[in-house]
Amino acid sequence: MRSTERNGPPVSLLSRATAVLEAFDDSHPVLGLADLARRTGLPKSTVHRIASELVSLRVLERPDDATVDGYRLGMWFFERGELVPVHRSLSDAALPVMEDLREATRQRIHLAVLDGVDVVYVEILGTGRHDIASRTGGRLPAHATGVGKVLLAYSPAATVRARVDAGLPRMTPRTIATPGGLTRELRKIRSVGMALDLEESHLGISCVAAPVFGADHKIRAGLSVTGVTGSIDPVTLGPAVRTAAFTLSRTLRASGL
Amino acid sequence: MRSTERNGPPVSLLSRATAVLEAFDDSHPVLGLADLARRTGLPKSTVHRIASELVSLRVLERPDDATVDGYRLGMWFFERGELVPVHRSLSDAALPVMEDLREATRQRIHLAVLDGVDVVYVEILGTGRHDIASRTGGRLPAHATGVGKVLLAYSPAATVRARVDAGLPRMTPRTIATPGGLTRELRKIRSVGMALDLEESHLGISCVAAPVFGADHKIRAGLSVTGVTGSIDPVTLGPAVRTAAFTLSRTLRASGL
DNA sequence: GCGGACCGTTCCGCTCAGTGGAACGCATTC
DNA sequence: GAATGCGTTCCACTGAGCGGAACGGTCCGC
Repeated sequence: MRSTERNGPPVSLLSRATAVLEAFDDSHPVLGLADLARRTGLPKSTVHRIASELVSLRVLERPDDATVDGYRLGMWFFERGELVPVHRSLSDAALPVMEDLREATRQRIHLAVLDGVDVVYVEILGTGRHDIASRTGGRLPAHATGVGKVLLAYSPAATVRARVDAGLPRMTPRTIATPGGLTRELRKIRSVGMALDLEESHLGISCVAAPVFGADHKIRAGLSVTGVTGSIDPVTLGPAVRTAAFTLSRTLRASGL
Repeated sequence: MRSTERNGPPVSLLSRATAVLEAFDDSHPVLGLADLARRTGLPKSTVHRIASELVSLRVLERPDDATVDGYRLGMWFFERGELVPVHRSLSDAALPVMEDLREATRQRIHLAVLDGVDVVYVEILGTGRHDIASRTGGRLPAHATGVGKVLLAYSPAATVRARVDAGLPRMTPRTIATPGGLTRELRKIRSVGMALDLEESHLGISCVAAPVFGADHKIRAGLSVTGVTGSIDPVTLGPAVRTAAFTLSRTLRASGL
């Protein structure tokens, strides 16, 4: 595979435009034309045309009045992003419960869903002092987080297999990195109805997570309480998280989600 | 203007794709093919092709396994939306301050920026009991909200004029609806350094707002405390909001935003 | 001051990606 | 069983998109 070529050679205009938009990420929020051309592997003039049109459509923005220019994702994106059903419907139902849980535990509360073999954080409460490196919209391998493990534990076997096939990258020395270990862990999670994550995703950070089910009784999300290892006591937090997750599941069932 | 035609006839593929994506809104989170064709004014087969490709690019999603199908905005959108600089950089800096303010006042905290002549909510804390109809990513005319007025008060005159030219729609009987009234209000806001909103955006809801400035000393955002009218006391809340806004401005200045 | 590197922008003839009317199969509804 | 509305597929036509090349600007180090 060439360095300039992505895995599939981008052909149609739409796929090229998408590639341009995907060039922006956490560590590259602002990109110049040349950067974009490099990162997408597209000719400069092509990128220029696409990016310019995206600006005129208000999808991308350019601080024309300012000094240093460069393209960036526009407000348009943020507004649409907030309308995404998995986020909105879930968050609307979850926020009250999450706030109660935050109040009761004074720790950081996470709500996440499964997307493919990864966990995506949909809502986070309590950005507080210590900076835990979780971000709304952030993505982590499912096997390495509390919410991820609880999501896998109640997902079809095919999903778990997909995660194993995609690899079990080690985030910390305590990350579960073997298929057998994962299977055993998931069985244990199902038997107790919650998951523990003792520094498996980040050193010094632990969490307790519980499953949230939708109206169809299928797993929909994972809810967790996260904090620095010393302050996370599974014995007291476990019941709190499980209760909140049950409440949320009931709310979802009541509104048919 | 025809009913099927938007103001500018959409021509290029990109603008058509954008039109398809913009067909989704707060009250239409899920749309079928025919709906999309109707709302965009494009031929059915064209929409089908575009939407299908957007699905294969993971921009749109379709619950293939479920019963009722229809297109919806995908997680892809949510993830990108969270990366939008105006949202991310501001939120990162603001959340700690907002949480303190929330803790101190026990009311709902809003952070909003100006986009054109509208206010867009970038971050909201405290979704609590009473449902105030504000939504992250939501958009309201600037003259009719506390944060909006404070943003206008410190914006260039051209911005205020643009708002007046776009009209001053009445949201409640107390909304400021005349250019003169607005000018007077903005002058008053500048003199006291904060804005009051007494049921101007929603009946029964009031708020106190203060300006947040960036490293360039230009207005960047508005910060507000909002609640049911009875529980909002400007005398006590005013200093709290202004203090928080000052703190946030200083944080932004320190990190050069 | 000058050559070179790198940036964003513009031009323009070639061609294939995108177009959309029409026809299809399938549920619902009357 | 005719009518309506849905999503899907087909295919001959054509202009929207393509991108190499050339241009003008700024910022270096020599």
